[in-house]
Amino acid sequence: MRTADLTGLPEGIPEALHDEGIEELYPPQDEAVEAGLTDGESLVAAVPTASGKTLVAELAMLSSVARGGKALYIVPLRALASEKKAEFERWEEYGIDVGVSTGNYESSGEWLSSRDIIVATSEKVDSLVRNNAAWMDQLSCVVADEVHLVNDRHRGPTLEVTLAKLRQLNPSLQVVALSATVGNAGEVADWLDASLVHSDWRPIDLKMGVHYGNAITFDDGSQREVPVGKGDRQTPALVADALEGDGDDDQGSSLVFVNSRRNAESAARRMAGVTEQYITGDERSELAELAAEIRDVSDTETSEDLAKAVAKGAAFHHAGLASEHRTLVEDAFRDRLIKCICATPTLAAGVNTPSRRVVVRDWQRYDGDYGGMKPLDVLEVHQMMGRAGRPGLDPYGEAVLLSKDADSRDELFERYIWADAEDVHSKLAAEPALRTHLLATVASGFAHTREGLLEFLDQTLYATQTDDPGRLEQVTDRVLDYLEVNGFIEFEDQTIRATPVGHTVSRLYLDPMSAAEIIDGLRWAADHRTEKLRALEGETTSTSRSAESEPDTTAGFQRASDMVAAAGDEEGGDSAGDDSDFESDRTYPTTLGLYHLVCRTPDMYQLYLKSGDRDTYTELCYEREPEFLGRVPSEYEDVAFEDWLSALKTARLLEDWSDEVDEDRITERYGVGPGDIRGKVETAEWLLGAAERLASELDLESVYAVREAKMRVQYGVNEELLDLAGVRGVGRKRARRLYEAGVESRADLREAGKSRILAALRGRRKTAENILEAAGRKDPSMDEIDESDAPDDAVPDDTGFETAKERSDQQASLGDFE
DNA sequence: ACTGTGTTCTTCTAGACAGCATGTC
DNA sequence: CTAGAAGAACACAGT
Repeated sequence: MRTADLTGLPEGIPEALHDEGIEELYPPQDEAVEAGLTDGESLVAAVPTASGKTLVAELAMLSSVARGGKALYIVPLRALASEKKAEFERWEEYGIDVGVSTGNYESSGEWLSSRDIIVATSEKVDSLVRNNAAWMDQLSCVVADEVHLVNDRHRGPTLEVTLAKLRQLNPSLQVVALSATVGNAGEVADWLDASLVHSDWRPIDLKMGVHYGNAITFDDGSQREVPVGKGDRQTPALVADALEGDGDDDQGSSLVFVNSRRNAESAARRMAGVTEQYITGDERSELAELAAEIRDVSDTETSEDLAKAVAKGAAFHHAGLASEHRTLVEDAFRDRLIKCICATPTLAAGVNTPSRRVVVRDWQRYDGDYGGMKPLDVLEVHQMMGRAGRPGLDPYGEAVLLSKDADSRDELFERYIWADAEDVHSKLAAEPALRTHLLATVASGFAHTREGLLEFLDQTLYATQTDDPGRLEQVTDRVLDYLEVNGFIEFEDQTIRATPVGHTVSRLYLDPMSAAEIIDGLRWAADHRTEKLRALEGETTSTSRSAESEPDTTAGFQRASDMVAAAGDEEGGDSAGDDSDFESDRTYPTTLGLYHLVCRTPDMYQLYLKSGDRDTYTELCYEREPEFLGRVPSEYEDVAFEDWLSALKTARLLEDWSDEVDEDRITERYGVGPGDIRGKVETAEWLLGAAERLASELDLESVYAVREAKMRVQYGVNEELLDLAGVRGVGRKRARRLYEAGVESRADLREAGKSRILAALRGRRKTAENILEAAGRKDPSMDEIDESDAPDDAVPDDTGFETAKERSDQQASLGDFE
C-alpha cells in the first residue's frame, strides 16, 4: 500500500510521510493496516528491530487522535522516552502535541491532559493509574513497545498489570503491542484480543554468521575471509576488517558485545589500537574535542579511560557510565565519528545505535543463581545482532558470533542463528510482584474482594498462559495475608480495603516490603531514641559530624533535636519512658542509620561485597552499632548478615557522597562508575522521600531527620551547605567554595561582596551572574567586578567542628574544581 | 640491570523503573 | 556439581 492512500489520519500526514521519502509501506506495516490498525483495531506486531515498528505505532496513534482520542506510548526505558518524543514531535506542525512523563522528567508547559500523544515508562503509567490521573479515561490508543519484556522477572508484571488496568478502564481501548519476534506472539495476541502480525522481514538484510579460524561463515552459505593474526585476536581482526570495507563501500563501524564491564573497557582499549589507524586528520581533532567533553562530564578514572579510547575512535559503553557519557558516545557513533563500541547488553536494549557489523564476543554470562556461566537467551542475542545494518549506509548488516573450534561453531549456529527466540512467560505469580500490584489494585479501587482480585488477575497474560489457576490463588492468599499483617489492608467481612498507610504506600510506588521495613525502622528508632542517643553521646569517634553547630539553615527546617520537647507528650516519644527529657544536640536517627535503612529495602539495588569488604564492613558495623535502626543480625548465626553488610556498604557510599567526598574517590573506594553513584543517589532520594512521607503520616518525630538526610544525598553536601546548594546553578563543589569564602547562605549570596563571590567561583563571570540571579539578587551583573579585590580573609576559619582529616579530605576534593 | 616472555594464581562478574512539589523579598 | 577471562605476580631467559 502507498502511504498516500492511507485513510483516517490527520490532514496532511500522508503527504508528509511521502515527503519524508516513505512512499510505500513495508510488508509488515501493510499487513498491520490491513488488520485494521488505522481503524482502532488492536494488534500485536512481532517483527525484528528496525523493521518499521515505529511507523506502525504512529499510524495507530495518529489515526486515533484524528478520531478525537488520545494516545499513550509505553516504553521500557527513560532514554527511549525522550528518543520517541523527539521522533513524534515532527507531527507538531500538524497540530499533534507530544508530552513525556517519566520519574525524572515531565514535559514542561501545560499538563499532560492537553497532549495528544504521551510517552511514558510502564512504571510511570502504573503510577499514574494508581493516582487516578485525569486523562487516563480519555485514552483511546495505547502502544506498548518491547512487549516481550513481560517476560522480565522484575519489571514484566508491571507492564502486564498496567495493560490489564488500562483495558479495564476502557474496554474499547485499542492496544498496539510491539514485540521482538518471540516464540509465542500468538499467545500475547490472544491475551490482548488482538490480531497478530508476525514477520521476519527487514528493510536491510541481516547476514548472521560465526567466525572461526580465518573466516566468517554466514547463514546464507557465503564466507568472508578474515584472517586472524597470531595470538588469537578475533575481535580486532573483525573490527579492522569492517573498517577496510569492500572498497567502494563506506567504512564500517562495529559494535562488540561482551559480558562484563571490565571486559568492555579492556576490549575498548584494544580496539582503540585498531580504529586509530583508520581515522582521518579531521576526525582526529573532532575526537579530541569529544574526549575533552567526556573528561568534562566527570572527574573519574572511568571518564578518563573512556576519553582516552574515544580520542582514538573507540569507546566502551555500560551502566557505570554517567548518562551524559552514554549520550555522547551513542551520538558520536551514529555520526560515524566513533568507529567501534564495546558494550555490555545495555546497548542492545537501549536507544537506536545501528552498526555495520555486530560482534557478539561473549555469549555466556556469569549467573550466581545458576552457578556458573549461563548462555544468553536467544532473544537477547537476536536483539544484539539486530543492531547490524545502518539504514541508508549499509547494503546489509553483518552479525558475527565467535568460536574457537569447529564444534562450538556448529553449536552457535544451532543455538542462536537457526534458533527461534524463546517463548515469553508471565512472571506475575511471583510473590514480590503480587505484593505491589495487589495492594495497588485494592488501593485504586479495581477490586474490593478476594474474588474481585482473582477476577482482575484473570485478565492478565498469566491467566491465559497458566494451566494451574490454583497457584495464583495460593500466592494471592499469602500476599493478602502479608499485606494485612503489615497493616496495609484490612478485611471487613468480604470486602478488602486499603488502610490510609496502604494507600500512601501504593501511591508512593513503594514495594510494600520496603515500606514495612522503613516503618519498622522508624518506629524502632522512636522506641530506642534515648538509649541510642546516650550511646552515641558517650562516643568520641569521628562520626560526630552531625552533632555540631546551630542550623543557620533554611527557614522552616527544623532539627529533630528541636522536636524533643514538642514530642514529649506525644505518642512517639512515650515509649522511651521517663527519659524523654534527655537532652542532646545530636540528630537522631543519624544519616547513616537512615541510609542503611533504605539500603536494606528491596527497592534498593545493593553493592556487591568484594574480597576484604566483609572484614571492613563487619568492623564498621560494630563501630557504628548505635546508629542502625533495628536489631543488627548476628555475624555468626544470621544468614542475613551478608545482605546487611552489602546494605551497609551501599549506605557508606551515600554517606561519603553527602560528606562531599570527591566523586573520583568514591568510584575508587567502592569499585563503581560515576553512573552507579548517580543511580544509588537517585534511588536513595526517592526512598528517603517516601520515608519522609511515611514518617509524617505516622506522626513520627524522625521526619525532620529523614528530610535532612534526603536533602543531603540529593545535593551531596554536608548540612551547612544545604541552603546554598538549593540555589540553582550551585552544586556541591561550588557551594563548598562559596562557603569557604565566607558566603554561607542564600542570604549571603544576595548581600556579600561581589568580588568575593567572583573569586570563590574562580572568576567565572557568567556563572556568577546566573547564580546571583537564581539567589534573587537584585543586581546580579558582574561587570567591572574584579575578583582580585576580594578581601584576604576570604576563608574564615569558622568550620571548627570538622576534624582536620575531614577538612583536608574536602579540600582535596575541591582542588580539581573546574 | 633491564626487558621481554611464559606461567600460575587470584579476583570478579549486566541492567535500572519509581514520589513529591515547585521556587523569590 | 554448574565458569572463565583479565590482570597481577612471579619466574626465567636473553641482551
